[in-house]
Amino acid sequence: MSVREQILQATLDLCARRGIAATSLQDIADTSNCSKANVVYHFSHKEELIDEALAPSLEATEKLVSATAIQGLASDADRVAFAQNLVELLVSHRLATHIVITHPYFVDSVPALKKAQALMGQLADLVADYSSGEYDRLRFGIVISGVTYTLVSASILELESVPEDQLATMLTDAVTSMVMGAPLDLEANR
Amino acid sequence: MSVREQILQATLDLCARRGIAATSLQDIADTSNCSKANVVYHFSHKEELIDEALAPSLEATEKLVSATAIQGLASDADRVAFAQNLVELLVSHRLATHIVITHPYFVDSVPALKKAQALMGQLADLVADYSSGEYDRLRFGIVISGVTYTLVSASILELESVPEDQLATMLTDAVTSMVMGAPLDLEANR
DNA sequence: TAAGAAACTGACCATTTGGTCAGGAAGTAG
DNA sequence: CTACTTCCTGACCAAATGGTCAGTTTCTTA
Repeated sequence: MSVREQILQATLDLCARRGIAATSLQDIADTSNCSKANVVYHFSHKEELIDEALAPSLEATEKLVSATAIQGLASDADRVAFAQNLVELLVSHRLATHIVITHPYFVDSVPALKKAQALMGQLADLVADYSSGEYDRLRFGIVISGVTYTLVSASILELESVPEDQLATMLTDAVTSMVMGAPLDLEANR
Repeated sequence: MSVREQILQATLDLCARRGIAATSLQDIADTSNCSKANVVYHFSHKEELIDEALAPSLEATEKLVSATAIQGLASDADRVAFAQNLVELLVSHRLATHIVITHPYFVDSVPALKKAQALMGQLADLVADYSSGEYDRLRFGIVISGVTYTLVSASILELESVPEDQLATMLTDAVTSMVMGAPLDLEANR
């Protein structure tokens, strides 16, 4: 792994665990086994560093947004697929999504966070277009933020014991039941 | 309102809007129309200040925990009541809960945040005791964090248009449907 | 091998922050 | 009036942080 990649990974790890404000360039440098000056050499500002660290997650989210916009959410199959894709996105970019959701503040100073919020809004719009208005929109908001927060903060609810794939399955069930117009029979999915 | 109360209110407002790290004692002092030294006079450490600002919310949560422990969640009526009480708690202490949920980091430096997390865990335990294990626990985790986050970050999903009481009703519906063993017929509640 | 570009570093700096301190109002009791 | 406590302040400080800079090492390429 190149130093550049090490820096990005350290940024993702540390910012997700301690928060952006509590993660100093020195911390990132130490974790990446290089000097602070070198961090600044590769990414001239902290804000730019975070932008690049979050970029892959944003790209994946953009893909999901456009794919969903094209495919639509008219059929049950579409909706189930959407739920699976969403959870997979959240799982594979769990650190990035954790950073996004726990930093509603930094929106004005970190462009990537602003973009992330906009994408979340677009996803909500898509679901709302295929559902019954504000209430479904609200349910979507709850499940998106809830799933995300739960996923990465599982320790709070002492869910570490649950294996990751099983967690993903349960999350998919939950998202599915929320995205569907009528709730699924959750018992059937256990 | 006494200066002390002004300081606590400013702390709640600013920390919820900008985050704890981005809220300086000077900011709090300016908002409270007093000097920074006076803030430190009343609350000798920033950590203590935040502790006291979150105290009312923690007390209310403690009451809900013990009341639920005594009453139980065996009947549907108990569960619906629980959902209503929970949402009412979240609504009336929305700033505090927002601070708690967006600061998983500060747990080690701010005692009140640690306690808040412990209380959340206890609530989840209570629900889990009356439900079918990990899956219901997970659903509870999703809805708690999701409802909380949605409530205070409503702007992200552009829900400002929804009046507060209507929002509370919809949130109560959502929580109820998650807490119940089998999902409610949500259509009936609209 | 020489020369230029890229990667990297330690020393340094300005700014901000939480917190201290000595002392000044202001209320209160005798 | 006086003495005492409570409330409050400006000036100050040590520590940490983001970022600059001059210069060194390492890689590339001709």
